Amino acid sequence: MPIQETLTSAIQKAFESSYNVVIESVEFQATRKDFIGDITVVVFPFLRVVKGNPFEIATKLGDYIKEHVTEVADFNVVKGFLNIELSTTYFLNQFSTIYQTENFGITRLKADEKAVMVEYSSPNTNKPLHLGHIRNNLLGYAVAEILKASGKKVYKTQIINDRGIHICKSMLAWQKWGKGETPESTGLKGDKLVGNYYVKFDQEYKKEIESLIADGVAEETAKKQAPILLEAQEMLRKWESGDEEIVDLWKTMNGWVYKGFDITYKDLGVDFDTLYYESDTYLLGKEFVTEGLKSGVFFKKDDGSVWCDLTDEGLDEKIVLRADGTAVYMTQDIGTAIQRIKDHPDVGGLVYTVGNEQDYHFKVLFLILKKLGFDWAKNLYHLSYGMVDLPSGKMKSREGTVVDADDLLINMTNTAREISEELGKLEGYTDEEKEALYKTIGLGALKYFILKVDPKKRILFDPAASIDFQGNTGPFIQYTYARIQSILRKADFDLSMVANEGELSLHEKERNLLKQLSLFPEVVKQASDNYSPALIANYSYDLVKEYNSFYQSVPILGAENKQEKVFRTQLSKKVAEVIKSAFGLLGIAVPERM
RNA sequence: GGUCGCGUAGCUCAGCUGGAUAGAGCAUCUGCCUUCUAAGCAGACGGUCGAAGGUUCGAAUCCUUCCGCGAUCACCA
Repeated sequence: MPIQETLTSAIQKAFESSYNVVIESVEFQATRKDFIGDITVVVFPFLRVVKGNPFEIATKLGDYIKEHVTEVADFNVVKGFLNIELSTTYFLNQFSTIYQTENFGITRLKADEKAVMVEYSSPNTNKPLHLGHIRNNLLGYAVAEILKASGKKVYKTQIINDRGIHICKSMLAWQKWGKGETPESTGLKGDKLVGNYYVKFDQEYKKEIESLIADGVAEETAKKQAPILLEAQEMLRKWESGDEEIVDLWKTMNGWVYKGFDITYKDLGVDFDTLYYESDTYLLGKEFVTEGLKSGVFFKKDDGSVWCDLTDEGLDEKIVLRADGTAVYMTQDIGTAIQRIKDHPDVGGLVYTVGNEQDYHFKVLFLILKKLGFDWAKNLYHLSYGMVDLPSGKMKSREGTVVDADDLLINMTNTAREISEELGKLEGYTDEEKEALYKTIGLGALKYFILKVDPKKRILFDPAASIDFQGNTGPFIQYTYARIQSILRKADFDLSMVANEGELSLHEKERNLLKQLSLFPEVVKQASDNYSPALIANYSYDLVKEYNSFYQSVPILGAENKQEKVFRTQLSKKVAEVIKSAFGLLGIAVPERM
């Protein structure tokens, strides 16, 4: 039984016998560092049912539980706070359980729970991935892993925005100025090549607008009537009508982009279980609009367009089908959601990892799906995150003011290499091993940097000020893992023996470390409930801080007796395991040496 | 203008389902490598938690108003 439950029932009994009142629940918190004790009961809430001085009540409670609960070694009272000290035996027993638990903190797949589908990435296929996509990918991947760790089956998916005017712009520019270039002929990654033509289109488009304005055309009109734009629109019409030449070009260029994306995803360490393409799904959803029209969820305006009235929800009216009967963004998303559940009948909920500029869209989408009566519609979550901005402002692909994903990954690895070579701790490693390590560290720094902050907040990324490798960073945590591995390599004794509790007293640092270690399962649960990788990141940091403090002040392999040596090594081993698990949830690898 | 989000140390962020003296890292300054990896540890410096009211025994946390920043309010996706 968890100690909280034991204490709760003891405190309830204490109130019954001393005051003859029934207490429903007891509020616990970890004892603050500046006070003596391990767990604290806040007495103030009891004042509602028991009149009296909080100090006296706390003292009375303390006397009672000290006498009746074996795990309680002592207590002290500060104002209305009852600080409880737990016994060494309690801690050692707790550790013994933790030590023997495989995958501590990770819940095995629960058969009775519905699966969740997590969507992330979902790029346009006309330009390379940038830092904004990296945030999206890392968040989506981490949340998927965290949900898995809480016992859910998870499908990772994305919707690839492979159609529309933006693709046609790249295609058109390539047709006009590409001279048959291919990734092979240029040596460029496919997404980079296509992205270049997207930029080229924009440049030409701007030139045409300027010359039109010079000819006396109004700016607004010029923007709409630039010949190159009209050509792109014509291309989109041809694509939609299935024009063979255009469709072939579209397939070829998208193919290049996918190959490029695959490389970036692999470098980033993210993956997907199933893919959806907008070109397949953009027509979905219309039949449900028809059905919703019948059931009264939607209504038709005079011009034939279909709308959903959300004014009773405090929102506006929202169009779900154009007057000409074609689909809009919303139609498509309604259809795609339904299709996903159809394709995966075990799925009972969807998570969308999409930037916060879509907050309104998803609010409306979820409401509409609820109104349409799908029972899974209550399990929809928009994992909304803030933009990654540069000191100069927003990243814009067209204007070339983006931090390219591939470049950034290379930079991170280079920085890791520089630091590592300067420290020179890697004798005996082959060049391949070293390169792999630099990548692990560089990626670790980047991923932790992004995942440790609350998704809702926008991130300001300054390319000139490089990402830290010291302090509250990924490499700091990886380093601690590597140090523990070093100890484990040197430990030449049997680790399976159980520490004999009678002869072991616990150092304060060991106690603190044990307390921190035991929190892991609860942290995973909270991270899962809140879709928050940041909780895992911050927990890892706290655990590692605690461990380093222990490491610095308590000898491990040099402990005085066998008991202590084994116990401390076991403790170190378990801390390393938890670091590895926690970082695994964040998609960050840990090195054996560094 | 309506709606949503954010505002905590010079900088980057924790804490926010109300609890004790608001915590870390970076930067600046002090110590600690003949002992298990110094990408570390120990310490110093640094705060009217955007502002003002309110609720409460107790507010960074909840409520109201205001200020600042961002997003959104398309028959674009």
